[in-house]
Amino acid sequence: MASTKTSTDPAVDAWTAILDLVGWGSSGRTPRFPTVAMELDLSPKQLAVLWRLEPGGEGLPMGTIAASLYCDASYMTDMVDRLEQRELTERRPSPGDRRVKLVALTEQGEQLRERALRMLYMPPPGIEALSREEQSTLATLLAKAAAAED
Amino acid sequence: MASTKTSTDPAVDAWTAILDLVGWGSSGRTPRFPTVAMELDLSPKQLAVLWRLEPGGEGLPMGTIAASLYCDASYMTDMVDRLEQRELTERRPSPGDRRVKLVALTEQGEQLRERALRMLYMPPPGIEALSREEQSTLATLLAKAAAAED
DNA sequence: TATTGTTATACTCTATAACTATA
DNA sequence: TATAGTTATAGAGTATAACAATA
Repeated sequence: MASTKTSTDPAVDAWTAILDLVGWGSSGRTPRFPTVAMELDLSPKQLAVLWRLEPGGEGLPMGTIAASLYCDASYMTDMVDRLEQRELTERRPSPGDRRVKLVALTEQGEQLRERALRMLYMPPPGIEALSREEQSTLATLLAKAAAAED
Repeated sequence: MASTKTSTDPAVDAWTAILDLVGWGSSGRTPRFPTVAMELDLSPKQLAVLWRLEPGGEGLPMGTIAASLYCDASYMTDMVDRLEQRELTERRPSPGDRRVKLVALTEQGEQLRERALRMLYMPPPGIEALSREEQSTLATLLAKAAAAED
């Protein structure tokens, strides 16, 4: 049911197929990211926060996370408040600067993040349907493309 | 800067790279779809509505669009109201059933949609950076994968 | 004085419930 | 009676402005 109008530019065709695969095309596929968030009872942004936090790490400054999510600091406060209420993250003082607070995963947070990533990284059926060799070629080319992004 | 942790499953690697490319990875890339919407002063869902409407077509029933966007009919009413205020779409009676209303693009709507699609389909630099042959291979494999999605 | 984070507030996005018109 | 869309309303999500503490 995917519209298979093909242009003369293979780069456009490749990108169009990607858009389609992730559910942004006109194809009506369900986008993965918001779906996973919903299933875990998180807002998409909350999931994005969890994603950025490294398990076992010392945490990231609130402001840094807010900037990387393109959202306001005040909203960050609110989101972290709610993650904290669910005991998924905790605030820690920053050694160097007593104004900044580091957000770090709790044990529970690490587990939920782990679960989320497993769901996110599960390849869609269309990719599973390719032969192993095709998948390999695809992976190589995509990795090359991803690495070449500015 | 993309995390290049490689698994033993090429399907996972391919999908991970796609997630990264579209800005859903931990890479912090800006997702295309919401960006384009914002630049055109549309909400992402409004853009999705425009995308689904075929230029020159007789229009789609409100309910059909709402279902394909996973949103409530009442919200559809609201969105279409605002699209209509900006003269991007118009409501038409349905020939067969006088309860249903068809949403169709106006001349202005067609133009804005055209502009949006040009922005959306513009391949990211990482794909442009591949050789033409690599792009071709990529496009072929991705089209195959997209077609294989149930 | 400039910066990090918080509080109070308001605005936008989206859903639920009750309603109207048609089937 | 059931269905398509609308209206009224309430709830999430998100920003702006004013503020406290630290630099």
